Amino acid sequence: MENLTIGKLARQVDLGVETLRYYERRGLIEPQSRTDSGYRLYSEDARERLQFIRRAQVLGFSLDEVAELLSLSDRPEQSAAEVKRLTRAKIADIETRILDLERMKSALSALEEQCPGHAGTTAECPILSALNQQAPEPVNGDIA
Amino acid sequence: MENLTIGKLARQVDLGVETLRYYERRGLIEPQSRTDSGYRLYSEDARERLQFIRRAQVLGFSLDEVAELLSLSDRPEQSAAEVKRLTRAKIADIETRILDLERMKSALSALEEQCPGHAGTTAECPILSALNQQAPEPVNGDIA
DNA sequence: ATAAACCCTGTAGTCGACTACAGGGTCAAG
DNA sequence: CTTGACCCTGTAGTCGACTACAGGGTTTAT
Repeated sequence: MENLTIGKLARQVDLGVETLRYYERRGLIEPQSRTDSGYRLYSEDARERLQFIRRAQVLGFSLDEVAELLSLSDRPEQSAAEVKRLTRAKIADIETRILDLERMKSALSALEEQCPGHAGTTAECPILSALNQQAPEPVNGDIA
Repeated sequence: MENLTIGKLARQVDLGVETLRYYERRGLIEPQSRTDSGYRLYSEDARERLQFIRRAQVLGFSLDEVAELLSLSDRPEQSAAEVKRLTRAKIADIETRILDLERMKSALSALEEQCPGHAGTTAECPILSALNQQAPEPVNGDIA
């Protein structure tokens, strides 16, 4: 159950061998050792680490952020404040993206409802008209 | 007010000259004509078209999709059904992305609330613990 | 007439997270 | 002792939407 070569590890965590080497370049994982011929050898811990990476990615963290989380995790004595800060920042980031998408969605939904579909031509389509019209941006008296 | 060179047009719509040439390569716009020396000359319509592009992008359409919308818009006799279909698909797409983000956000929020921050160490941080633990994925009896 | 500002084509770089070679060396099975 | 599966490094390609040159030619203002 030890001395995992990169291929075995990759199969176990369902990632490509190339991906593992890529993560290494990115500073996310390192093999425990190498054989004389240069083959990477991983310990069981590597599997945990890779699952950590995957879970963090699923939660929306970029690989750079995952690297940061991992390095914090590697120093168990340190304050959790930084982890909390990263998490808060990611939440804020996600909230912004949700709001943007909500805005797009409601704009599109409003247009979609008015579109005649098969019952009309593109010339009458309010979606295309909206895209052709000036967006009403009448705020600020535009002095200067 | 006519015979816009690429630079003038770019300034008017606040895009880079390179971007306009890029849009041309992507099949989104074409100059009305060229000078003998090969300079692109645009009509006023180009401005509308570029604003169309921008508005469609803001609504979440990719340049490929914008190209499709433009070509539909260029055939005013055709049924609006295709425009409606594209719009619906985009709405569905956005909804999926919102749901993904909502899921991330609630997972992160739950963890963030439990994190002690300055009051604790990374070893006690539930965010890192969660990333280190197996995700509870106990659905399906895993036969086969 | 000359310099600045503009235009052209064509190619390459950016970001993020991979993925795919090319051109080798190594190891286990038959 | 050879075949095939594995491993190595290093480089380049992918996607989308630009952005930035390099190495020219043209137009405009002085």
